[in-house]
Amino acid sequence: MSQNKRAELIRKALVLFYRNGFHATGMDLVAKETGVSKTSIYNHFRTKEELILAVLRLRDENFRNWLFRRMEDLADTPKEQLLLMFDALEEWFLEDGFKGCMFIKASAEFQEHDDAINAQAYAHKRLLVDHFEMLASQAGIEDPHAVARKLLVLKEGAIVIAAMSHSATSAREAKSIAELLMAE
Amino acid sequence: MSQNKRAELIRKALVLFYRNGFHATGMDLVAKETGVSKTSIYNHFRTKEELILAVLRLRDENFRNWLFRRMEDLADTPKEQLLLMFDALEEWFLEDGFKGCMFIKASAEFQEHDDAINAQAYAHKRLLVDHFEMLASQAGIEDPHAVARKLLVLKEGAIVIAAMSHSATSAREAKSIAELLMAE
DNA sequence: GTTAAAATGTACTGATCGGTTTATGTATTC
DNA sequence: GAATACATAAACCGATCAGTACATTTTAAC
Repeated sequence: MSQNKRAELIRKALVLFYRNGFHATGMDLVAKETGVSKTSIYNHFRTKEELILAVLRLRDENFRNWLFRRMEDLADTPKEQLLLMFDALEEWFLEDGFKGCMFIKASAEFQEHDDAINAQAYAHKRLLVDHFEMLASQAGIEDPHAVARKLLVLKEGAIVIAAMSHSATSAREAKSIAELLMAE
Repeated sequence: MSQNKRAELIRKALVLFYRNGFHATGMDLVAKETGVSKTSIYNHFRTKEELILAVLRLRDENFRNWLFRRMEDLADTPKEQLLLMFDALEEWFLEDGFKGCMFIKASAEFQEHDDAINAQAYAHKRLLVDHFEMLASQAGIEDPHAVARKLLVLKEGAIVIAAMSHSATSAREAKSIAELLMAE
């Protein structure tokens, strides 16, 4: 399987898992919808879990790229970037097909303590914190790590409420709290 | 089936669904673990979804009772109650068997727009907001509804991070933000 | 003690689960 | 054109899915 084909398989599987959930999406459906035979899929991924992990790797890359770039586009200073992250999130919430955070959902479905999927989901969140911390540091904020962790709490809360309520207002609420947080 | 037996069935099913997830918990396992025959279960619940909805109703009642009572025990004033909610949450995060919020997980697994399970999950969150709003109002806070919604964002964010990280520190982070929020 | 309701275990339905086997087809490479 | 590598469709594996049928046993009311 070429790199392109493999990437396309993962990309299409991502859409399926994101839309329907992990347990609820069978490998037969994945084969059917991606156009890649099940035999071939299992030739490149030993288990469904391995495919899911590959999907989460792609999602991590895509999402961080999108978010960080959108933050840069929206703001001029690091501090503004952190604030306007919530504007970017609001845009996301308003997108057709928004169904919450894929990592939260993955963690919700695979919650055993030592589960690789859960671990990878949390790794994504830590990468976000790292970036927030770097920006907070650049902004001259006193305790960058603490602020970064708090911004993560705000972001995750906003996403969960947006997904459950089918509304984007939680983005504004979180942003308003973040303003308070950054004004200290 | 007596009311007691029915309540016990729901109670035990709650434990299973909370621990293993909804899709991952089959009705055969529910029958086996609750000691109630599948025939009998389906005599009282038309579908698995109906059982899940009953479980969520119980969880809603239990969780709100526990949280609101714990908040009252910890604090003397409405404002303090809202703040010390995060201490109560921290206690919850540290409990053995803590696996995140059942409603977030339900919403993550049943995310179709018109899904009854998703709707019931969000209804639980709205009941929480109502209570927060009442307390905020009693505390003489300027915009009680806005503050209540923001506290919900903080609470959900803290829960999600606690579940993913297997750590309770997000409770303190959220509390520290809440202090800022309530000090305005 | 009889009757009727409600519970049970067991077996079954057709579908789907994750994953494998097999036999066939189709490129590329030499 | 033979060989190699990789793809395919389709059938298959045993297990499990949600839900049902059925014949039997328990429970409770009279």
